[in-house]
Amino acid sequence: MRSDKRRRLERAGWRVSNTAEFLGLDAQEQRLIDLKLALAAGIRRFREKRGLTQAALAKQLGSSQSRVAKLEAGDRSVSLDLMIRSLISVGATSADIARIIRRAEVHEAA
Amino acid sequence: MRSDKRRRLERAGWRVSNTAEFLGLDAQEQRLIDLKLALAAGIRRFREKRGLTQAALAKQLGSSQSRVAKLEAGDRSVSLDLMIRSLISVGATSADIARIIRRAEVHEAA
DNA sequence: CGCTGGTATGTCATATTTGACATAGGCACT
DNA sequence: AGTGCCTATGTCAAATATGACATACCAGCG
Repeated sequence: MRSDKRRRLERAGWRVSNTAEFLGLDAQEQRLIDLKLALAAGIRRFREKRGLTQAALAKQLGSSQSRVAKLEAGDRSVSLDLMIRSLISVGATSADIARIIRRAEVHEAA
Repeated sequence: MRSDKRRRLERAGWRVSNTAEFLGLDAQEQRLIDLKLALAAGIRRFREKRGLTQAALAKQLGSSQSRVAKLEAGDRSVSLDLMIRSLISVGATSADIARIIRRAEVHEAA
């Protein structure tokens, strides 16, 4: 998956021959993944707290059970947009969301 | 909701056709929009603090100046994913991002 | 055992988001 | 007047995310 990002960058025009810069991107990608995983876990926590099934949440969202399952699994195919939308739909306040994100920072240490 | 806010939204392409519809916007959708606008403003703040141009940030992101401009305008065509990616790229920590999101809550009026 | 309700995983056509590009506006300076 | 630099906005083909669907997995309960 890393080489795929690199190819994308190279196709986009800027040379990515600078390894340090490339690894820097990789680290940022990792932080985004950590964030998504934290949000995914948060969605599940809130959903269960609300006593909702994945299908019920999906209905609220205008989505489907399978997508909610992917959401909570932190699947590569789900966007942050859908994650935040889900958190809002499941009753999380901005403060709740902020808390989840702040908590993800724990994994940021070099 | 004040008209300056509405103007901001319209400028960003959030199709707000009349006052009734504006006031009738689904509350959850409204919260997501508020979140995005807060993040957009945050990106600009961090970028400027770093002394980066839109083009420079675009290069870091593997994106283009025009997309960064849309990002900071809170344009409807930009995803939360790209926003968070940008914040990370521009040096925001998870705590910073959390702070921006928590602050977005202030605008929640009914 | 079978059955039911919940969850996981894969696929796919469609919808949305993307970087790139063109181009315009603004602003400072010569 | 012009030149250079930064930002805004619109368009479009290609990339990515989407809901829907099928299907499998996994309890718990009879």
